[in-house]
Amino acid sequence: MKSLIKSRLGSRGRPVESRAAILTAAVREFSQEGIAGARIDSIARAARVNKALVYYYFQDKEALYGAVLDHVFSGLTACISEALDKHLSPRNRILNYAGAHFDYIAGHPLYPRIVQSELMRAGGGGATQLERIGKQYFRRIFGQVAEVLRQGIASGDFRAVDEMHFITSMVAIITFYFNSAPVMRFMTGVDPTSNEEVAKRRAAVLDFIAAALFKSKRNLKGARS
Amino acid sequence: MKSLIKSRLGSRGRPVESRAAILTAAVREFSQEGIAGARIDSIARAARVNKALVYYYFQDKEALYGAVLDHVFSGLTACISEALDKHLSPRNRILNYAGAHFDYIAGHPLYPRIVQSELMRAGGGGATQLERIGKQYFRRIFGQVAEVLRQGIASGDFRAVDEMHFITSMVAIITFYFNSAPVMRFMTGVDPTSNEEVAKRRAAVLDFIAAALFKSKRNLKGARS
DNA sequence: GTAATCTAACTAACCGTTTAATTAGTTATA
DNA sequence: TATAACTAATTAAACGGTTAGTTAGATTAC
Repeated sequence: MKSLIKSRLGSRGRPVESRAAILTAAVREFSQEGIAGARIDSIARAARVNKALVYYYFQDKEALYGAVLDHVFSGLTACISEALDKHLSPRNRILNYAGAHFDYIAGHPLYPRIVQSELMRAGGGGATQLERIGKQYFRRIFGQVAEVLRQGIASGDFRAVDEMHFITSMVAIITFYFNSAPVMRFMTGVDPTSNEEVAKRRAAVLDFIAAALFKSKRNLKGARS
Repeated sequence: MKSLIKSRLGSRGRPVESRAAILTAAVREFSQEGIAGARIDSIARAARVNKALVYYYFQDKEALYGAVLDHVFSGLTACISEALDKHLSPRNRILNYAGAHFDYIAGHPLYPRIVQSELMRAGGGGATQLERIGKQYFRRIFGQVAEVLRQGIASGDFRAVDEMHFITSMVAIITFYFNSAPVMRFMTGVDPTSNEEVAKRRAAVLDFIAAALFKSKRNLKGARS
């Protein structure tokens, strides 16, 4: 009887899509506003759904945030893991990893802010989901990258860097650009998220890592994605 | 008549110290909770002052946050500027800058979280103080560091890096460790903010930068602070 | 006495969460 | 096969706690 748009009241509608819409909206909201700044009302509105439905599918705000974290990190680690699994020389595996990590973030500009939010939340000592995330997602990848570093160092390809700190620095270089994009926008005048600028940044990141890690500076071509 | 602790009601008390106490408490609160999570009540309580006094000295939450940003960034840039003004070789000036930046953050563990918060706020498109901060503090230092890079490249001491991207990467390496400290704490088991670990990180940062920038790898001693 | 400093109490809005109702499919039953 | 009973999806409305911001007045230095 009614139009398709209006007749959703009480209808069983599209449950799977409703849930997905809520999650997508939550990713955007948490990413833009942070956890304390995110508004359930706003998420519901963006998902074109009643606020109570958010609570129907997700226990509370914290649980919804947890679901968002899982969504973000599972995608990220899946992508990186795939890049790491190819068996290449240590050099190319490192560049491959860095490139994949960079590309994933570049393709999902909302994610780095969520990661930063969660990193920062842990500092306050309050209840955090970070421990779960770390165990579930980080540990494995961290171990894999560290192993590649060890191989490269043993074979004499790499400088004898501290694995822990080197990985930290790589992640920093890969990530930071996207968080600080707003500052650059008005300090340089150009849009740092344009394809062209992102490509430049990608080259700079791989160059930086290669220069800092590889012993012989020949053949610094950088891995293609 | 009353004890010193209790007799602050209505008294003219210590206005300068009251204001300073509010600012200090605000730095801590904004750093731990972020801007949306920060509570004026909590700040007032920590400063041992009535909430209305916060509004007496600072217009509103946003203005208080602005004062916090000024406090943080003026200290940071003063410290870095001093390190940059010494006239040394390009190599030592870069290492000097990086060391000073690192040391300042290490000595003020609450600051990096505030910086990150502000960086992230800008992404949402909402009203931001970042533009003011950038003009007032960043531009000058950015220009100085870029100039040193240009000198080093011209003299053949440095690789021909893109200044903009290289500075971004340096800041990333210097900063990131402190934001991600919580993750490391439980992934490694050791406290990353201990003097010993911070010193290790400092060495790793300077080594990373030197390796990525300097052409000849001789004399990589690193600048003392 | 008057201007600067400070407080207790208040309010208006907001926001996370709950409740109860409503509708659309599904299954059981006559 | 029609329909009654049941379940899942969804909403409108309200509740209760919290919080940014206000007001009116108290106290004291000058």
